[in-house]
Amino acid sequence: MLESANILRKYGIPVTAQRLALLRAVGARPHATADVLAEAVRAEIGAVSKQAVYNALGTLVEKGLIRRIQPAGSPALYEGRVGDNHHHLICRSCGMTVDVACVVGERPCLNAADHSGFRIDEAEVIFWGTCPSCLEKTEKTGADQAEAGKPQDFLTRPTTP
Amino acid sequence: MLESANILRKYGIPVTAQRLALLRAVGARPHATADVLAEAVRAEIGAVSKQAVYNALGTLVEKGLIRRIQPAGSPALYEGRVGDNHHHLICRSCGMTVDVACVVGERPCLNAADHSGFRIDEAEVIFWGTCPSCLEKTEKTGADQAEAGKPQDFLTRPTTP
DNA sequence: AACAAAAAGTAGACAGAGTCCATTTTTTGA
DNA sequence: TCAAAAAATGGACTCTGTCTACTTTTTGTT
Ligand SMILES: [Mn+2]
Ligand SMILES: [Mn+2]
Ligand SMILES: [Zn+2]
Ligand SMILES: [Zn+2]
Repeated sequence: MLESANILRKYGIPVTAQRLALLRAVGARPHATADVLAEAVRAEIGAVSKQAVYNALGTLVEKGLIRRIQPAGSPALYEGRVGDNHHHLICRSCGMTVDVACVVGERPCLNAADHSGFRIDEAEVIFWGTCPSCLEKTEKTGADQAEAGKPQDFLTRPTTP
Repeated sequence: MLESANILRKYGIPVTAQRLALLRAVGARPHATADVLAEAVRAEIGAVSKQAVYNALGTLVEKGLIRRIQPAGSPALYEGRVGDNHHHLICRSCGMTVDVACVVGERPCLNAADHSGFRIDEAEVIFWGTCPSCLEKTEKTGADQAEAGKPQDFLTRPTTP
């Protein structure tokens, strides 16, 4: 009895090899890109099309089984930790992304001072900064932050501390 | 004595027709895309290359003269209101973007509960929801929000209320 | 005013991330 | 087991944005 298969059935999502592998991949590496996840799936079941990955990620996000975050300058990241409305802290220089508990409470800043008549459904908070290891590097080499923080650094992003 | 020209000089940025027009364009339409701004500049001085626009926006952002925000699923938006660390409230369905004063204070959630050793330099907050006019539309037509919130709606995004 | 050096602008090729679409394969549920 | 519904495939395509070689404009100094 495959655990993930039952989860999918419970949500009325047809069970396919691709989706099962993807679900496991997301669980195993929080904050990974679609591309990285596709590779992980391939390692497990041999092959997947790019489209299958995007479709599956899309429906899983829709159904609330996984979460998508889209930080500026980075492709979208996916994670299995849902429902707790946590936030993210991202290193400008290497892209490392870590979870941050919400400061305010269960559903954080959901009450914007003046909501202008909008019906707000999400308060997305991203903290930007420099991670410990990049801080160290900067101090040692004397490289300035601008240099260390070049966008292409995101390409070889680590996932989790 | 052109106002904007002096601003540029003060920041040590060489004064060009393109940058002057761009600066005015950004001032005139908060939360516009590079593309929209390029059109505005063309209307004023006849022509600009795409690259000049991206370069100019880049240096203006670097020098802190303007601000860039990059909401998920949307091209980058630019605005002249800087230094007050305000946040944004974006309609999922039509992309309308409005400013929101910071709830907490001067520099808001800058203190994440557990900062994991990062040196945090910015707390970016985006509130997502449905704007008044889209709410109305949804209620009238009975169209569900998923329908109303299709991504392509962003292409013809309004800028400000 | 004239001139050289530095900085910007131009046009067009190119890249990354994601979407569209016609067709084939798999899953579902009767 | 079978038909209908849903997914997967793969390849073209779109949208933002970047790179590059080259030309034009600014600047700041004679
Ligand atoms: Mn997370
Ligand atoms: Mn704003
Ligand atoms: Zn780092
Ligand atoms: Zn709206």
